[in-house]
Amino acid sequence: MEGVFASEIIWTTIFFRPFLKEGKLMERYYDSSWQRTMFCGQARLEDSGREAVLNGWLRCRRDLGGIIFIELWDKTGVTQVVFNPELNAEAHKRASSLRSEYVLAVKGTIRKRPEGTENPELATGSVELLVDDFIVLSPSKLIPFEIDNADSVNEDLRLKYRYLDLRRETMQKNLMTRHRVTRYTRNYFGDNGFMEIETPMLTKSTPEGARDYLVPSRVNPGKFYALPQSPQLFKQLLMVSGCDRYMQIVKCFRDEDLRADRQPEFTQIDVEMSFITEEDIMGITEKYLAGLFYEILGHKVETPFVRLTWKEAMDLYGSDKPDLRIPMQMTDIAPVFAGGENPFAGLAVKGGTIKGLRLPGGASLSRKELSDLENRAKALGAKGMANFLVKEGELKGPLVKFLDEDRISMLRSLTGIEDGDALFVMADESWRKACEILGQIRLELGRERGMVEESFRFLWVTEFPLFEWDEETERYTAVHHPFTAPMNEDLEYLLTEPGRVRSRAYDVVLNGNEIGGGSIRIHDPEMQQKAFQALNFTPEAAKERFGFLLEGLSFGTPPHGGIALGLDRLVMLICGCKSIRDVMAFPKNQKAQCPMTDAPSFVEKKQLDELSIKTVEPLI
RNA sequence: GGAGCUGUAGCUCAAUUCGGUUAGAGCGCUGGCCUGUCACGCCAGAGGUCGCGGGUUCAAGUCCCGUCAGCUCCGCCA
Repeated sequence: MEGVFASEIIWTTIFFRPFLKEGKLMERYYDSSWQRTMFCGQARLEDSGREAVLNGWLRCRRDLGGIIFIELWDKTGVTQVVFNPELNAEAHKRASSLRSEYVLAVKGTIRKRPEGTENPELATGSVELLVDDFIVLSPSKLIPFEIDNADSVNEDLRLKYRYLDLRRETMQKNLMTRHRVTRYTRNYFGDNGFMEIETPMLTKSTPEGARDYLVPSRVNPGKFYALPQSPQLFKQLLMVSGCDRYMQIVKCFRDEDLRADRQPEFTQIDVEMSFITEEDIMGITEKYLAGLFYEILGHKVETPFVRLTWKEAMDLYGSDKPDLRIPMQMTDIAPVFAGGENPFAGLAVKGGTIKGLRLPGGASLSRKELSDLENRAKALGAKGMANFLVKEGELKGPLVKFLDEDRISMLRSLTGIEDGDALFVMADESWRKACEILGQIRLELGRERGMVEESFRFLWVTEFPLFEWDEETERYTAVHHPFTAPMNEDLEYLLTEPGRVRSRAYDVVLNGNEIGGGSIRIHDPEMQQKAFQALNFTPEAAKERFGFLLEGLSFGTPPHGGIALGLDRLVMLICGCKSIRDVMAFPKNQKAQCPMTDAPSFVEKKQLDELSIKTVEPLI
């Protein structure tokens, strides 16, 4: 790839010809004399009269024929640069061939702009750089999209030319915010006695949980490392080591389908502490988040955060990560239907779930809007969704005819429906299903009808179930992870009724986003064995997969626990972005590909041979 | 694996219910004019496989079927 390209010759000709003297190329390369003496966003009125050198990108060109203005950009801002033919005919002549995104070094004098030509929109708008001389450090091809307002540009294109996308002001700001967040984070935890310790990226595959990214080992043919889904086991073992307080800003890898808030590699603020209870972790996390939001946004967060048990969150909001910015809550209205003659009577008696969601002002919904809503509920798995409308004080809806006065007034007092409201009714044998579907409707209604208030609403969700029955594998799986401690109150059910056991896990939720989660861990190897037993691991399987942890726990383990915060989601919310891709420098698209590098890609057979790997299809 | 939205010039988008002349605009680009602009202005110009394939029709950017790509969501994500 070395050699002189035609284009280089052309550029040399265009830009260096004026400096050919006696047939010899003058030395116009970038040396210290061309290094910037100030940034492009820096010049102020008090700098006028100063000699200055600016380095940056040509962002905007205004060629008035006689006089040429350009804006020179770097990450700090822009300065207007003036080429005046009366003062420097040679530079003015060369400047007419400058184009967008050329990289320039410009020498001249900072001067006050002539009266009446100041630009108050610009931080540097009271001054400009009058050019003495300049060199083109690098020309630019025609750019594939405009950098100034690329917000609406096709994201695929943005990702392909990510380095151009990142030249945009909003992306620069996002990267800077992310940097400020990580810096604040390191300082905060450092100041509170936490030590940042790196853990391996090449580690052992743990089939529990998400799919692993595997890395073949050349020197151990047929064997694979896995990239860590999180440093979970290492940080626990660091507690065994006596490190006491650990934190790490660390990449994690999960090979699952992507979403706006999920990337195959993402960053966690990973935290673990010894000799603590839930209260310590929650307290230190709240203090961290409140301090962070104040530091970055100047926003005061109220502490302590609201706390809901998982059951309460599901009952009231139909979600384990409720968005408290939407004021609507769900109500249990089964008693209204129990014991009467109505379509839900049987369900109510059997202990099924009947939930109501009051929509203030919802009585004005059209028949079509109501049926669209019901169809959306059906698409989510509901059998149907009934409604009541309160019009002119009177209750209307398909179920009204089944309810007598007493039951109607019970419905009113339970749900608080008033004139002009709608009440949506979700009934199902499964409590969880009824809650989740109506909770989803709550979210959609809240967003569509502008009921989401502008604020940051933090909360803790606690007392998650420890295990969850998995129909597919016909066994219990860990809701959080298999090292989470059960609540002491529920210990007796660990082996008899695993589904009933609550865990000492907690999630921190912000505006409907799970931004972190953690737990108190099991620090007793016997208890850990029991947990594996409940998960239907044979002792051999447990030893094979997690033997090193069990052994570690057996050498004197402090009670410990921790939390992992999703840095990408946190920064996304702080920046007001809709996707974590907008706060990552080089993210993947929904197919986990990078349009810029074209990863993942095929590799040469030689590479595979060295790794003792055969692909099923002849891929190359 | 499933559902939805989108795909027209380099970029962002139009193209009228229920198909009808040569597919338009703004920005960008090229050339010309222009000495105080800052979304500079004015004039001229280049630029299109309407994602791709098939079908219906006298006629398809528009209707139908299939397919590809991007995004959003469900499943999945200890």
